[in-house]
Amino acid sequence: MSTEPTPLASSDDPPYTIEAVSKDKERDKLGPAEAIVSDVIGRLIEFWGFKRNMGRIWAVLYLSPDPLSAEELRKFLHLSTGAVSMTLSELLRWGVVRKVWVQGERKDFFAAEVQLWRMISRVFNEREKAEISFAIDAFEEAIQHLDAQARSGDSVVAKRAELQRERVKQLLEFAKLGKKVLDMLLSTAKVDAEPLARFLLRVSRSG
Amino acid sequence: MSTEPTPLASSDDPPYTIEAVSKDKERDKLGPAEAIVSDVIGRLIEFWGFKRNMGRIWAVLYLSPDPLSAEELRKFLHLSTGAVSMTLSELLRWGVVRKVWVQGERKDFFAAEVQLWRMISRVFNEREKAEISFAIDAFEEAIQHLDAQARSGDSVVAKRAELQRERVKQLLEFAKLGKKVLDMLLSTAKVDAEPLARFLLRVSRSG
DNA sequence: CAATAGTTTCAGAAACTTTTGAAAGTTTCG
DNA sequence: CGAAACTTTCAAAAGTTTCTGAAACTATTG
Repeated sequence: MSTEPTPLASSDDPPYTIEAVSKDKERDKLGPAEAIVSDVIGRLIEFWGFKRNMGRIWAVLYLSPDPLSAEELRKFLHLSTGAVSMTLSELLRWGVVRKVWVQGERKDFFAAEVQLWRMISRVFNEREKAEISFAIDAFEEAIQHLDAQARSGDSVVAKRAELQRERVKQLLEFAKLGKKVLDMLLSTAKVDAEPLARFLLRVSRSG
Repeated sequence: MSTEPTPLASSDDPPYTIEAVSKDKERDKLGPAEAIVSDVIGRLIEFWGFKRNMGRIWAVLYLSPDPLSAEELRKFLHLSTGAVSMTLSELLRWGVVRKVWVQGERKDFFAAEVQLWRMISRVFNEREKAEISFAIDAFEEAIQHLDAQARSGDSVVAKRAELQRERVKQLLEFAKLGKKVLDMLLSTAKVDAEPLARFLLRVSRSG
């Protein structure tokens, strides 16, 4: 599988030996907790429609006390240089990872955005909102067509169009509702540092 | 692309001619509105991590005044028999499409679940909750590991473990919050017919 | 400015997902 | 029961996404 040097730790044996990590920078394996978390975040993120490696890289950075270089990420996660580079630039584009300048170092270092809510709201804003707006426009267009059909001379056609119009309206209402929720969450998020929590607590008290 | 009989309508020309659909059962093309809606639902659903054809089939059924047979769906959407069969059984498993017995007909007919909220809450319940519960368990496991490390003799290891513990805790809190919201939405949904709407309207008034 | 360090790109490979359609399996009916 | 109608299955094909690694590129340093 890999021809890396002797492991310092694997998820089976006790976490670390004292001497094994005394020089922290020599590590080339994730600890068990890091492995678990990067795996689960990878899955979650994949489920969410992103690449698994985006989640894994983000998670490793999120758990790192210091910014990491592309090379370190490559070692930790057994990825190719290309994959690390491409994935990092995607993460940078999404604004969930930042480049960090490290004194006296030539290479770039990367750190995770640690404000979870900020991160998620950014994704919601760009991705979900676009998708939902597109759907809303499409439903409205469909309703136009159905209105035309409803005026058709053929009563079979007209009748079907009327029923369909009702159903598409339902979809439209639903989509608009969804958009409203998103907007609401997003605007709350902008004002406040940990807004989701407060928002939800308030809601769940009243529900 | 296909060797089907002459089209009755395409999305360019005026919806339907009177005679073209006088025998409604002869239709083998979707009308423009149906085409738009099934396309957009297909995309939305794909974005959501399901197969595009699940969305398309559901949408066609949703817009159909009467239940449709597998064969009709095949014709409308230009799919193979196999694809229709497999996709329908998936939709049945998700409970978003039902088999309908039609008097005097030998074949099976299918109808869409029209309660949008009911549908979505079912999916949330099965899929999202499983995913989030898995994540929660994993984060808890990671915290165990980090606790062990924090007790390590090596102060470098212990210090890192403490920081990581904090961060994983954040993730855990976040995931728990998410689970709470889901539970809340789902329990609301069970009681009430159009609960999301009410729920959200209440929230958006107070927000 | 040449050598070195580091990063990005991209064509092909690998992995994964979805679809096809023919064959096997069921059910219904005379 | 046997034929016809209909449905499901499944191996192979097609399609899609992601990853690799070498080459091209850029920036830094002696």
